[in-house]
Amino acid sequence: MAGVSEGTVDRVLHKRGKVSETAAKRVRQVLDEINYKPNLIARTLGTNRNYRIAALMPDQKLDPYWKQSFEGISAGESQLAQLGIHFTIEHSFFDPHKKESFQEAALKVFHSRPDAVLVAPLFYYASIPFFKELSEARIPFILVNTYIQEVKALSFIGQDLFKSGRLAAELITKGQPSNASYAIVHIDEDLTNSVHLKEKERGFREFCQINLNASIHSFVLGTPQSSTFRDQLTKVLKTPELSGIFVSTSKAYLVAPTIKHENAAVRIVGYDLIKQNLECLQNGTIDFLINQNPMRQAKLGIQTLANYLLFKKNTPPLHLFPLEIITSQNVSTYLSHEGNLSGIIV
Amino acid sequence: MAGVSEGTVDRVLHKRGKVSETAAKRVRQVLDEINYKPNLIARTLGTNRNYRIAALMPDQKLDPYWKQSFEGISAGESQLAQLGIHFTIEHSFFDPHKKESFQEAALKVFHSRPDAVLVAPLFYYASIPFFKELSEARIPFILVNTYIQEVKALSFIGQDLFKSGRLAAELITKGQPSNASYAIVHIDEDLTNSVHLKEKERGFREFCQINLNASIHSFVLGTPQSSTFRDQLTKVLKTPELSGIFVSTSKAYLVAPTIKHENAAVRIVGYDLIKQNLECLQNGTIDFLINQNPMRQAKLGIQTLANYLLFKKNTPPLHLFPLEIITSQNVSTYLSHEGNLSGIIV
DNA sequence: ATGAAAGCGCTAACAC
DNA sequence: GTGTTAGCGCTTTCAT
Repeated sequence: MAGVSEGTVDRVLHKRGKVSETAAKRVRQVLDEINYKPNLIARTLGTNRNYRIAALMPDQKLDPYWKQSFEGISAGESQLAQLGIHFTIEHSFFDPHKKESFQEAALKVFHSRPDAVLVAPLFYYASIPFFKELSEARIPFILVNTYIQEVKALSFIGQDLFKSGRLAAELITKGQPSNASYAIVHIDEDLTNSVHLKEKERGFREFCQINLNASIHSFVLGTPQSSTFRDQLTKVLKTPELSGIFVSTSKAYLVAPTIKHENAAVRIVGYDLIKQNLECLQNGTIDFLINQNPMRQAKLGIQTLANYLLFKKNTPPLHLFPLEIITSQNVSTYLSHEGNLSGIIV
Repeated sequence: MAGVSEGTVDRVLHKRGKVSETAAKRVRQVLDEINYKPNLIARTLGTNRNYRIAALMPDQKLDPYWKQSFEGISAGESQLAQLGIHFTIEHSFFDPHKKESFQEAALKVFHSRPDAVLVAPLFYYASIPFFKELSEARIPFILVNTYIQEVKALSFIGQDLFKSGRLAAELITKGQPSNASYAIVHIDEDLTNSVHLKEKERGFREFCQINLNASIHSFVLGTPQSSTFRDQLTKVLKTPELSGIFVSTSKAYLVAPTIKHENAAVRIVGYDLIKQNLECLQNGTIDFLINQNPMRQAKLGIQTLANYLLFKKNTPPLHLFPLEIITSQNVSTYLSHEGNLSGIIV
């Protein structure tokens, strides 16, 4: 239509240069006239490249939460396979309690020179050098779970933890007497390292301050294996007028049964749809769970990288997931929903 | 590899017959050995058909709820366009309060002979003949919103309304005194026609019965334009020990401000993220909304039909959406999330 | 019953 | 700078 060849049109479309301005202008005009939309499907056919994505995540065997992330990655992987797109996911695991383990794994990932990286950088400062290297090597990466301000990731996929804390406070305080007091419990976490949990706590406290002036106490409990764990918990329960406990991680199941046993009126809010928590939800020992949806987060990470590598499709730098509230009455609807999301076009 | 031509392999793959059993066997064996997976992307390239999908929905101009459905359909449509797949969506609207309007529109849809139909069959019995016709004409259809047992749809996309009622009851009763009583309010609906709302009410009552023996009163309020609307509402508020009101539709905003004004302690649970409800959520006159997510439901309907027509991909006959709980603290996270879901591969 | 060949929309390699 | 061409994986048509 513009009196030029396919090749020239292609060069205009992709700005590959080597086109005279006159020709380019005419092509662009025709493109505009016919409202040309590229067929992205056909695009992938020709270029038969095998992209390699490195996934750097906490060991799925050490924590059911990370197991769900792993499953999300696998789900993304098989979706791509189904579409006939060749992607290889190279998994690397680290121990979520050991900074060195992360650094070591990160180094290996870097040396393997993947086309892109999906990573949960639990160790804020320790991870920064890794991202600097990736940036210099122009390897795009996506962050899940932990947002690192200092680096320029393709995207961060996670939740607004401050709002998450506020939401927990809303759920835990609704309808409670005005003289109530509440406890925030962090289990088996190194608080100094965890920007994460501090954000949630900050949100929780802010909501309470603005809305009701309740008294809030926070506790850091050690590992549940320790012999003093039970004593520490008892101390929490001694809080006067205790009406609710907010467990900042997915470990609420470790304390919920004991707490309700001692004091059934205490409301408990925790995180995530892992098996043990689901049981507590059903038997009434946990009242609310906030779903962080690690599975869908991870899957979206893979999809976003695929969109970027394949189609150069850009993505918002921040993709914050909704804060899903789960109770005994809607939990089943969440569990069955996931399984159904498996079309070609989704 | 099997010593036959492409054409023969294709015939085996699609069971188009005209293949000798010996050849077929060898082909199947090779297919199995190399673990052949068809490239579904390439498949769509050759067949350049333009499919027509009819969307038969309540008029989007009459109700913000249906406006969201409409937007979901549009989102599905543009996703398909982006993929370079040719689908035409033919919209038909009807008045959600007039059975005849539905029947008339349905007839027109049928005569237009679309390749598939997406429909919200609000009028249970009146819709059945339409579906019989579609079935006989072998036109696949998907139901959203209202499940019709008697017909064999490709899929139903919606929510479990019984569980929805139970959830509402859980949210409304949590932490309330044991002598509390609750009201169920249906606004501007013909209850006799509405299997829908009865299901929600049944769930609500069941939860209360099992868990707390509270007293439940239901009310059917007429159209909000009527002069007696306010009086009817006052009657609701006279219920002794009233601690919560469950509005069974997306119209909670019509009563929430008045109710909270008269009695701030009454907890209110309603449905859907429409603008007016959002305002009530923010100013505290509505406590919880359950999101039916008409937008995502409709989009999934289009996607499912595309998967079916294009890839013959089957789908579970029931796709129940999660019952999303929305409060003042997590509502913003739901609103921003939607906009972000716009990749090529999603 | 089987094979050969064209073509879907696009990219990349090469020749001019 | 520009045009030509092969080919991505698959479907479809036509000839045999």
